[in-house]
Amino acid sequence: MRRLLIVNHMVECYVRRMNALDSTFAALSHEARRAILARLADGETRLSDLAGPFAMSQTAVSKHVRVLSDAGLVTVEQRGRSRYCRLNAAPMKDASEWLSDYEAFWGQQFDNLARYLADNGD
Amino acid sequence: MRRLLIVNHMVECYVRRMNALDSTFAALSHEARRAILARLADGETRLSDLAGPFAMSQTAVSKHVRVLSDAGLVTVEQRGRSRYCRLNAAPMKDASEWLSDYEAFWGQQFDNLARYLADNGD
DNA sequence: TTGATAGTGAACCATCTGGTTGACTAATGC
DNA sequence: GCATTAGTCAACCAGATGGTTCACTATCAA
Repeated sequence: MRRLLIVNHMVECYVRRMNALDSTFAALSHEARRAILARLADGETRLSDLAGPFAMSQTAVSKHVRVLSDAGLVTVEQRGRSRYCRLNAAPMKDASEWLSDYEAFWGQQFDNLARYLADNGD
Repeated sequence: MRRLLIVNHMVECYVRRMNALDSTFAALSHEARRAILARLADGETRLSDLAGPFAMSQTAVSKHVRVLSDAGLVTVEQRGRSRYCRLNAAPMKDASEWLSDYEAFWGQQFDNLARYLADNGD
């Protein structure tokens, strides 16, 4: 049993890592999903409790959780009739490291406009 | 002329900021667009030179650049018959700051599996 | 002037996304 | 046993995405 769980987990990780950054960034690109992650940062939460604050059906929230789960950002565990969702921030680390490669360019945010104006202004 | 450019820039920024993180993360969620950004980190590049290494039409690359441009990650400037693309990493800073809120959780990547196995294993 | 180059726009296509509703399964509590 | 609660699944929908091809405009160079 334990071995099967580990193998399943490894297979899922392998498939996901093929384009892990794709699915991580895609999962983060929706306001509702970022809100779900923020909520889970406070601790494990049942799916139905997650759905509460949102103006959408529980089915829709369930789909969002599925997207987060496929991206490895959330783990879901069935206990009784409830599904408990837990934050798994590991994929965020890779995303953050990818972004940090561009840190040197963050200070230049107005350079492009300034240069364009210098060339074309008035 | 200068004033018009600045107003246009402000309007574009305002509209974009409405869901800036959405469009930033969405723009970053495609391998080809991340490759384009990596290329632009080496300096300004013509659109046709960007298209070279990709196994897709120039039209498709043009569409990717449009997505990056709409997200404010790239500025495009027409000079002669060429379009010069330049990296604008400013939106990445916001994305990175959002991610850094979860930095405290990055160390827990195997906790969930371990806990699950402890509860259900064998 | 003529031809090559850079790039967009329009039309089309398949697939994905984000949402709905309604029927269904499974666990819980009385 | 029976009603309630938690949640998924299937079907459906509108719109976005990612790609193509073809026609077109505009610039450059001989």
